[in-house]
Amino acid sequence: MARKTKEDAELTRQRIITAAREVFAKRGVSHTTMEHIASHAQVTRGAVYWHFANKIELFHAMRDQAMLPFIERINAAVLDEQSEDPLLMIEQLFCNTIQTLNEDASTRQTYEIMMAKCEYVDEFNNVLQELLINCRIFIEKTQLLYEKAKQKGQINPNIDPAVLAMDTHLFFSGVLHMWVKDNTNLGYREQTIDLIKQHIKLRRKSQTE
Amino acid sequence: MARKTKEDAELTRQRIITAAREVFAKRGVSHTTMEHIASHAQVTRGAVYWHFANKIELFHAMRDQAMLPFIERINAAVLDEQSEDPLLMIEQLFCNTIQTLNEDASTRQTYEIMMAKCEYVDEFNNVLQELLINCRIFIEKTQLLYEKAKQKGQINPNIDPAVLAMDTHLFFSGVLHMWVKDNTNLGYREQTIDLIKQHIKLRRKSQTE
DNA sequence: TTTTACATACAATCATGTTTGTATATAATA
DNA sequence: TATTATATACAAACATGATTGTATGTAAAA
Repeated sequence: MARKTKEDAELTRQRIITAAREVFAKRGVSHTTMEHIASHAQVTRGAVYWHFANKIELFHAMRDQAMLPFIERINAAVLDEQSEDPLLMIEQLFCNTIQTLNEDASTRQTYEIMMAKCEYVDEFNNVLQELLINCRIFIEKTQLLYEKAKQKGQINPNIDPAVLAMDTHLFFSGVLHMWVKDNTNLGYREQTIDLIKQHIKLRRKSQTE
Repeated sequence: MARKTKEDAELTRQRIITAAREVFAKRGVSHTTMEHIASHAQVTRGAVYWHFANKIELFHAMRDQAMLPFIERINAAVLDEQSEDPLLMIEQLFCNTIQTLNEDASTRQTYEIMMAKCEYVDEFNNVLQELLINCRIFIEKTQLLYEKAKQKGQINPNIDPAVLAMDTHLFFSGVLHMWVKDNTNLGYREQTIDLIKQHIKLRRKSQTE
């Protein structure tokens, strides 16, 4: 065995990340060893340790690949100034997320790992705190959209957009947890899109008249 | 060291469960060894293995102590026939749960472990499925309360109680996750009770008129 | 020629499950 | 009631992997 070209090295790096994700999803982060990851990526531990100092670095690499696109989507949704229907924007943001989870196995796995197959202690505690910060940002963006909706008369003017944003965020947090954890039993995933639409519908002013 | 009386044995058994919870909360379930638990309970691994075959049995014992009282509370709330205000029943059920978390450190720890310090793979996957079943039951009970509320004219008659129940459950699921995970940063826990009340308020018919 | 991108080998620790030992509580019996 | 037998509630020792991090080797890319 010999030295690879830079492009090849990048490929093996990516193979290792993919392997890590797949093994994490199967055995959980804690019970996954570097050897598991290496053999699943068809390399030796030497290769893994060459690219990543330890398991956490690998975890971060995996997380970023799934999370960064999601964050960009949120920003895009908020910045869409010419939208006539902010409530629909929120709805579509959620629906798109669920659709991504449905279509993209790697994103699905990463969410599964982060929500049910990872223990947030010691170094991983930081990951949780970073997630909470993202939640804050997400809530603020949602609030902006609700304020737009209020200006456009889409919602009851007596209700504080901040409250709506919080309520919606907690709802969607619950949705994601349900969706991800219901991987064997049937039922939840099929109705998720409908639940999101109903949630938004509950806010629309026309609904209450 | 010698044989203890039955009462003493039961005490050490309980001490081991408590120790397990505390170590789980500190190090996460996976990184907790039987030796950690034993020494923290001031016994040897021999004692731990005498009372529990392995870590999962210990985990189950810990979980049951926190979960069974909660399930009983739900049933009590639904069965309260003479209540004039079903919406208030839902609100109080949630508020009481949060209050318990605030007051009882052991319940708090158990929730923390189950939501952020445990990997649901292999044998632990069953735990997750059992949790989902409890969710189903909880949703059904909530729906019953919303149907009562509908009969009493507390909510908009055009809205399906099943939808409301689902939406509320997902909201509260999000609330619990937020509450439990926000253990360092301030902010979320203080406003939780208010968020719950706002959530219920959004449903009240008087609110939409 | 010097890095790079790995593979291989090594050392040390850690955790688990089991086994064995033992003092005593608790019946059973006389 | 006193004695005996047995099951109980552990402690201590053992044997056996499993993982980790590092150190070293190496062939080809740069």
